[in-house]
Amino acid sequence: MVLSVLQYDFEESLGYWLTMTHHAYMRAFNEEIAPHGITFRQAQVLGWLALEGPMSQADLASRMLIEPPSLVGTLDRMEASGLLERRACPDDGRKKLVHPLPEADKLWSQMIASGRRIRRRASAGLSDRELATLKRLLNKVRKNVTTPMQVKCAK
Amino acid sequence: MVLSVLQYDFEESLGYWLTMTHHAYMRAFNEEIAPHGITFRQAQVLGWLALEGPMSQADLASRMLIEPPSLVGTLDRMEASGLLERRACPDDGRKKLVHPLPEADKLWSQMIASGRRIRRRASAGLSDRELATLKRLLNKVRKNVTTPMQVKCAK
DNA sequence: GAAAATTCGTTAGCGCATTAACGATTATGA
DNA sequence: TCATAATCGTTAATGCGCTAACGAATTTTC
Repeated sequence: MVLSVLQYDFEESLGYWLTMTHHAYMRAFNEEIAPHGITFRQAQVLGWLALEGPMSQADLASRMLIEPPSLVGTLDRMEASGLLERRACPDDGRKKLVHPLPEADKLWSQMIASGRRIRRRASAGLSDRELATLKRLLNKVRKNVTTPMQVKCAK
Repeated sequence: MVLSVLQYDFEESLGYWLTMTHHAYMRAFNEEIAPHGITFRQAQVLGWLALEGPMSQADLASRMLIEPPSLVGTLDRMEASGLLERRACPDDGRKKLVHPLPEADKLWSQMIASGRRIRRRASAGLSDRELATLKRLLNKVRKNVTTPMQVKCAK
């Protein structure tokens, strides 16, 4: 078959593999957590609050690698569901601090179990060494495509 | 530091690396193609049409790994921009065939150049062997998280 | 040959990503 | 000390992902 000048070898594209794998992973993860009635982004909010306690919306968005406006709706829905509440920061009038409510910790416990299940499923048949290699190569790619200004604190 | 029972080791999560890397890659890719005035999904449409010629919306969605309703808006906008047109299929009244217009091929040529640039940038410092390993490991993960019913023809 | 099942493309509703812009607040610099 | 710059959270507009449901057309089954 004569290659057209307009053809592009998707199969050999790093972006193609990344997108395909990420898409499949997200689908599986969403199926895993759907019974708990929350979304991927809500699970991430729960995780960061469990890990680091109350924090500002700007900090939370930064840790989640999304822009602050993207977080507004997610927090709105979580607040409506009784998972968290936003309180004015006593030290800085600009900030609101996101506080998990008791229900959040219960739900996050379940998310941890889900996260471990999907992780186990995703890495089935891969040795620790291969997982380490995958992590190293993915991090290399990530650093390659990240311009310095984009590096955000994600402690 | 005593680990809380609510803590989850994000750094050791395959999903975390995948999401971080994919997110960074998408950001870089969007920056790369933004000057051409089209989006990632539009670029994909152009690519598949260049590769395989006119096809139904259902086939196109399948190749792009998205649900057909997700494609409607993208095609609406591309049609409005004069990049393609939808024509009724002569053989099957249910189907519409998506036909690229001349402008589409011109734009796709530019996309190929962009795709190659971002691919080169993403894989800088990685040997062919490492790229092959990354592909193999990503595909293994993708297969692990894909239930059989989800396998779609993406020839 | 006709009824039932499936496919196709659409609309509606919802979740979530971006950028731009805005007002309120705080930090910085002269 | 005050003007300027930056930060915070929001709204608006836009792009795009999903599922559910619908009507039209085709395929399948009996």
